Amino acid sequence: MSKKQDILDAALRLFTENGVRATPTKSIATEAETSEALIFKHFGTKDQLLEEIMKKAYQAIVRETTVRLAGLSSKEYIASMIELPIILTRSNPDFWRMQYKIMPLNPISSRYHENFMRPCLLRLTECFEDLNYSQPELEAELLLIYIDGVWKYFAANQPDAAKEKALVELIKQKYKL
Amino acid sequence: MSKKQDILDAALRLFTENGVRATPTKSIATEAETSEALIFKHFGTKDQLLEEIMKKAYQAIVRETTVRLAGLSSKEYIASMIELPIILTRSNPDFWRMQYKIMPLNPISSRYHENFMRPCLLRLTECFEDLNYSQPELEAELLLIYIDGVWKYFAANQPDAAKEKALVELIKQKYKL
DNA sequence: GTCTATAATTTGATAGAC
DNA sequence: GTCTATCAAATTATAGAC
Repeated sequence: MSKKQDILDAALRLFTENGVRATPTKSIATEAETSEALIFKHFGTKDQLLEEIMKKAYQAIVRETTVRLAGLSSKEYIASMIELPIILTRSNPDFWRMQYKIMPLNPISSRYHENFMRPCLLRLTECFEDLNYSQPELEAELLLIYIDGVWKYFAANQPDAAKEKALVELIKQKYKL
Repeated sequence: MSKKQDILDAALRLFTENGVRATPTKSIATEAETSEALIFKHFGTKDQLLEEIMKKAYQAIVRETTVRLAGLSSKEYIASMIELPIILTRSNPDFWRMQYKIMPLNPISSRYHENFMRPCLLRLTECFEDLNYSQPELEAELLLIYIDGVWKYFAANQPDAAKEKALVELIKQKYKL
């Protein structure tokens, strides 16, 4: 099982550097110190290799977040969503660095992210309704745009913990949390 | 000059669909109804073709923004920066759709954008200092993260004018503008 | 599970004519 | 300025042996 994992790790590193399309399977094989053929034996195609990376990562993400976001009040849910980028990028920085680089152009990557995010928009709308915001749907959409922006910033720039915390507190402040 | 422009237009369309790397020069030639050789005669390489697209677009952007952002008070400057995504994506929606898709992975694309954005961070910091915010540098950074997020949202989703306006007003409201 | 060798395409780029 | 023809390299994927 070691070689299979080596390939997954190497692919993550190289996809992050150059994107999926610009990473030859030959490079992945060299980086993983294995043969190119083994990649295809294990995963079928390069896209299925990416699919495998996504599946494993989002399984872990769902595992982490369902506990964290369950049974919260409206204010607590909003606060937890604002904290999400910090929680998830710390838990798997390498994956998120790749994810935010390839998402805009890669349908597999963006599909996984949208499936994860969809329920959050609905729940956030309810929260803002509950708190009597005048345009709850728009507020929910805007907050998700913000969260996405911060997420991308954390993933790309990997600021130190103090700065991450300071930014997140500043956002919460704007929502009086 | 018509064929040269046809190539630039075709490249913009195809780079937006699939990214630069995944767009063969052959496809650009077909889409532009010309020969592949002409692309190389006019632009040298595929990257230089992209460089030309960027140069022209950012020249127009600088032309538009220098007038709009000159001689403003701190409050006015912040408000104008918040309006920037709406102004620029409306003025050239196709370019921005491409730009926000390819930026994370394309060094040419991201270089042009960073060069344009760098001065804004400095100026925004001064504005927040002037308005006695307690963490002006962090506020400036956060606002730019927000602006980038909204910009990307407008570029990718192209919402109608009413929704764009409503979102921008909501942001201004959070900065009491 | 893993490798070597190789097939089959695709792709960026050039030569040379008009 | 523009085209046809073409090359050399890169790239995905497979066959077959150990």
